Amino acid sequence: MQAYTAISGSRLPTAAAIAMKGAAAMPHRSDAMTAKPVGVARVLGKGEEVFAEGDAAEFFYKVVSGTVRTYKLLNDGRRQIDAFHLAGDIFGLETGEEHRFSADAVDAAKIVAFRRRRFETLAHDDPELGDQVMSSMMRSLERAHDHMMLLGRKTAQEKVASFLLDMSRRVSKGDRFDLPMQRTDIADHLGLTIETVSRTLTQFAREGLIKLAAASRSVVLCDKDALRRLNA
Amino acid sequence: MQAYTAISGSRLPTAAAIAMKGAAAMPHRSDAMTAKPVGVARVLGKGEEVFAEGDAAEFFYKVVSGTVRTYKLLNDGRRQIDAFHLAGDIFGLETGEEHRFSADAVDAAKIVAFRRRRFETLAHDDPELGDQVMSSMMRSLERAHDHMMLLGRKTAQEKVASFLLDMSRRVSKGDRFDLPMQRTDIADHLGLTIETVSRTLTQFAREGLIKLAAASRSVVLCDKDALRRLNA
DNA sequence: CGCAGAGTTGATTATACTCAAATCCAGTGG
DNA sequence: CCACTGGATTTGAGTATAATCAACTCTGCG
Repeated sequence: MQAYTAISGSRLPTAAAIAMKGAAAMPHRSDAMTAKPVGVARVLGKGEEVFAEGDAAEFFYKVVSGTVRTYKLLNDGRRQIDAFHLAGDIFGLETGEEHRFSADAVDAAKIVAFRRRRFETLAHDDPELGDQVMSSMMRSLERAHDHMMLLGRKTAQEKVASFLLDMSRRVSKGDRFDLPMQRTDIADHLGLTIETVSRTLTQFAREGLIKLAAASRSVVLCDKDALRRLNA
Repeated sequence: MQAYTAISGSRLPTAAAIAMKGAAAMPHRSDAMTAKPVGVARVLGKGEEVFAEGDAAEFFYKVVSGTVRTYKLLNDGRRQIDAFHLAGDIFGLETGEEHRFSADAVDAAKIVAFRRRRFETLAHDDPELGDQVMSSMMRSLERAHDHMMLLGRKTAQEKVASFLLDMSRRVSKGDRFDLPMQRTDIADHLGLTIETVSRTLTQFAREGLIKLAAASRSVVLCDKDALRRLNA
């Protein structure tokens, strides 16, 4: 609710450039949302802010290395992390005039900023980045929607299983990987508490579905099928 | 997911629907939408399906009257309704090649289908519809994100309060309105059970925040401020 | 009327939360 | 090299919120 009220009444973010069909079909009018390689890399320390909710969305970003989280806060501090962005991911792309999330570094990270501009210009100047931007937006939507299902209707076990499989797919080629974020972040992403996340992971480990090690950041998925079954 | 209709329930809201939030930024010549029926109006019976998850996204739709819900199902039947679409709202617009949701009518409804095509073509042929489409997508994203916060971090009371305020803003001019959907739908939208929805509404009524009547579909918000406070 | 679907209410339970303490670990400095 | 520290994580005990199971009421409709 907060967000609607925040914007309501003032201006409607002008035309945003979202294609209805693939990268070829692109918007159009005025200052839309995308891109131009500004290309200075920026190094972020752990926890360093990239932008805050409500900031003018002048740039969007691509993760070079490390991990960035985007999130919203409730006035009493409750946090919902909508996504973790890993190397290669684009984040901070808005259809409106301001950022609807805050973003900061989960760990030491490196990002590149792009000045936002009309998508067609971007697509023309740098077709490859244009494609990346498009598919990034599509994935973002898709993920947001799947995540609603997870948050609204899945159990703690299912949430954690989903999360592990997702991270595995994204960060590892095999079944072993390191989680870049801590329990608090996982909890705020899955709509759980850190204790529940921890207990669930421990339980998975006891049951032989996973192995944990090294400050519990390192994970091995031993029984992906069982996890997938849990994933509902 | 949908544009918010500031208009009361049933009549075709024309441009006002979309313009509500940013009339200034939205140039509209009067009902371009109706003037250009790119599609055929379709009348839906209660519960009638518009499309299912995975269907080719050949069309997108605009609600003329009534209410449509879009949702995802888990294999065991758990459902997450991502949004309710009221008169004037656009739904079923995808960035990919297929629908990521199912959509069906909550009550008797009337919709118009539009053939999906390149955005630039649409924007050229029918600028107003193009604007509506754009702003629909932006709101869709915005709502999805806010809804994640609700699902992941809000209590039952906060969820229901959010929902009531949101519906009120969308379907009524004053503080009185009828809910087009039943408890099951509300529950599946908010990530609750029908019993919890019912109890929470009853509790609000007992505390004088709202009044319920007529098979509990009719709602009067008596104390919006209290609801807003609950809304976190 | 009487029926069926929707909604409410009640009793009980379970899942996940809260509060609290113990343990683990990386980094630091003696 | 190792004890110390503080943050992160795990574990434990008790609890609360919302779920579940079940009965009951209401409403609209044939």
